[in-house]
Amino acid sequence: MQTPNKRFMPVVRALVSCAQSFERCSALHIRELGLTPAQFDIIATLGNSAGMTCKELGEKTLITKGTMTGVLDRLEQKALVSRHDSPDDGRSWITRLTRKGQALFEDIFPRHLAHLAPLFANFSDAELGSFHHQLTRLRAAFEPVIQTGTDKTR
Amino acid sequence: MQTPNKRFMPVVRALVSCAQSFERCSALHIRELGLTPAQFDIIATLGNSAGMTCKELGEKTLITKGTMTGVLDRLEQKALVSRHDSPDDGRSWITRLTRKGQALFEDIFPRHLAHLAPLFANFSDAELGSFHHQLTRLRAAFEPVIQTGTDKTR
DNA sequence: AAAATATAGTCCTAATGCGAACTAGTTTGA
DNA sequence: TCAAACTAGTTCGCATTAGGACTATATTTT
Repeated sequence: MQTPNKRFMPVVRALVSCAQSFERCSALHIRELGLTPAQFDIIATLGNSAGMTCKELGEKTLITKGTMTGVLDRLEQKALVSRHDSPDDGRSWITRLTRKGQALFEDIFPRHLAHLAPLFANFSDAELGSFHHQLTRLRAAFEPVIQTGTDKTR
Repeated sequence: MQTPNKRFMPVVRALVSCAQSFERCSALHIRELGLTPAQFDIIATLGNSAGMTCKELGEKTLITKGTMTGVLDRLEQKALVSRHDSPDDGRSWITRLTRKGQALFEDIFPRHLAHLAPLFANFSDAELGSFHHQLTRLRAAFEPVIQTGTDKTR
């Protein structure tokens, strides 16, 4: 097979490396706060909401449904979330923050934002805007490939 | 605590989502080729090299050393890599592709590039360049935070 | 309405992933 | 030179992670 054009490789490396560095920055702080990244993701998503199904949570957090069960189980053990029957659909649950979970959210979420904000201090709003545009555009290019994968399962 | 400035959040979401979509695109194809993403990462890194220590591999692939042992173990089981004593350092090994591993690399790597290349077809070289610049700049902003974390362990 | 199909969640397996503790070999500094 | 401080890799514990099989419930088709 001919060697294909490799011009995109630096961007790929930079993208993966940048995202991973961010995750590490974020995760380090979150673990100090006593949660795992996945658990924080759920708490942050449920905060300020009236509750969501497992599926909705999966769409917002990018956590796969197979993983979701375990994450929610552990959050339920910690009494941070609770599962309730869905009035509409006998197959699904509505997961909500408990009072304790809500309190944790209100405590932790702003602190985590405050931890991250300084990292973007050197980027102007315009730069962030153009950056956002490029990221969104590239992501859109990936979408068809992902959707093709037999089962979106999410 | 006051609500901190949230202007960076859309970019964060886009970054994480874009990177994750890429990983999925890439992983889907790699698994079809019979490897896990981490295993492919190692094979691709060792390809065209004379071998590396565990530490070097960790730096290039962003795989943590704790994880590295297991990944290399499984690659060794598949006879794709082999470990050799380091002449310089009694603590470390040099990991190399076996002949079988080298053959796999030469077969798979170009095919994977060919799979990814079309996704970037709509981006000009100039756009990729500016994109790369922004990603690198943002990553640099994360670096100090990560280094502070007790042990780089990588 | 019965059958076929699709969906929500759960459970399973194999492989990461991270941090921390541990072993063994290296380098430093008094 | 010899103890203190470092470093490379391994191992362990816990929590994801993807993907696929499975159950129960919904929706669609006929």
